[in-house]
Amino acid sequence: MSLTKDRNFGSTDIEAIPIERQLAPVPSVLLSLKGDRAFRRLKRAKTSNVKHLSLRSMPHLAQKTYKKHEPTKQAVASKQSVLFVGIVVSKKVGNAVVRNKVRRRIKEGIVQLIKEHTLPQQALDIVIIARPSAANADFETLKQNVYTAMKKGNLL
RNA sequence: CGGUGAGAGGAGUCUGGUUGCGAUUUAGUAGCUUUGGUUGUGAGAUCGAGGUUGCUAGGUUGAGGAAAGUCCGGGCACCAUAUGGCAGAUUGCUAGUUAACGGCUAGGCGCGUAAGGCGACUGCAAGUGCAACAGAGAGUAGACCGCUAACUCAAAUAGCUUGUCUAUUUGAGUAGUAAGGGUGAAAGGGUGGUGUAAGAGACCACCAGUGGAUGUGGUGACACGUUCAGCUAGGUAAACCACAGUUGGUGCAAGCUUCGAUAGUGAGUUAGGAAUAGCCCGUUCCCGUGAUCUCCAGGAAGAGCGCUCGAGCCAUCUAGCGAUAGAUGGCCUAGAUAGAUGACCAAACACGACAGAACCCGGCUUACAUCCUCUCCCGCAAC
RNA sequence: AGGGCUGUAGCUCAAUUGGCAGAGCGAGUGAUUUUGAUUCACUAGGUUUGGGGUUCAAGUCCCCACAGCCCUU
Repeated sequence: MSLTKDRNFGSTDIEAIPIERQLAPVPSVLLSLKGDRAFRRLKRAKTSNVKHLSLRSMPHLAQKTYKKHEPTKQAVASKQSVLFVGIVVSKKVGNAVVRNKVRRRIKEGIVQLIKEHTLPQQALDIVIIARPSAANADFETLKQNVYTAMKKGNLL
């Protein structure tokens, strides 16, 4: 795991509640997924594969303390949509510059998707693993891939 | 003018906008909190200053020359004070430079057509060890071929003194020899002469090289001489080793502070404790198998500091061949913590290589599209 | 971030104090067999990860680089 570069966001997610019933949807919160244990837990999660990446997601397991504890704890407790996202880019993808670029593009894609869509009101852990081909993909393609993967995982 | 000649240095896509991220700062605002004043019997109210956490709006700022490899050297921190000695490690011409170095600068010495480049560049004339194969012999040298008017034996021929004779030649052996051949990466100075049976530093002259003494120049390495000695002392120390210099260990995940989840047949104390919407009563539960309370142990997960003002950068001047040092003036230029630079639009050109800070510096090494500047070398032509 | 180990034939591994780079499996050819397997014989296959240095001579000694793996947290 030391080879991987991870990046976590928490985002609010919206539960399987039908969208029509939601009153004013709270904007999702994006946080980073932390800790080796959390990543290992996601190993058995439901996986959806697309061309340049694969995505795994599970309902979030509430912790006792968080990095910026109070607001995060409240958000999780109040069933807002919170996404804990970890992006894994292994050394097979390229050198540090390439890996950084891939990670930032995936992050930007998620940020844009959260703005454009409404998510289930629930705390979710998500791990996105980039494939080597992602190094040569442009932003639009990557964003489309993220969208498809989330759709497959019923996250949108 | 030409050169895919030598070297040194510099630059390392740029510009504008929208949006997003880290840090910082200003203003406003909300919560928490510290503290002071006024007022009030009191609960409190009110005014002010600060801290902190968010939100909103704005400003400033945000990866490299190698950030890389982690090959050296330091700062800094802690530990079992580390002066000295041993072991280990490491370095090895001289002088200088520096916080320090195995770096750098200048010089000396040894090798390339030239610019220039390269060199672990102390000692094998202290000891121990090693050198396959080939070769006679590989380190106390050696005799295979060859050479030899010496010695022994044999044969042949000749002679006359007819002998256990002499001479010559040939062969075998003994002995001598290190000039020549041959082997090897390497065979114990070179050339010429004297000498000798043949030869040989055995002796002599010159040359090369070695050691001692000494003169001149230089801070020194060293250079150029004089003189004496001995005739030669082989290679390998990136073989053990000897000599000399340096060296305590661990590394910011160092370390300092704070807070404190779960687990305790730990210690002390004594008669209560908890719930029941405020108090009393009542009721229920726990408790001398010691509750409650205090202390101790324990350390999950966090927070702050270390964390960026530093052997710093820029300009000018001074000293120095130079590395570098000094003076004056100006500047503040990333500090994240699962880890901040992305997305979109427009414009330009040379159409963009290698590549991402993680405690901080000085070097080294490696990767690199393209462009620029300077010095020198070689060739051709003209003057 | 810090520290350590290993690179030899297609694969798995040897190589003493530096002295002709080897074995097993695999591959190819042939023999044996009616055919195949087994067995036997023979053959090919190497810039010893790359570059430089020391040495008469380097897989071995020294330096630099590259690749792979492991450990601490």
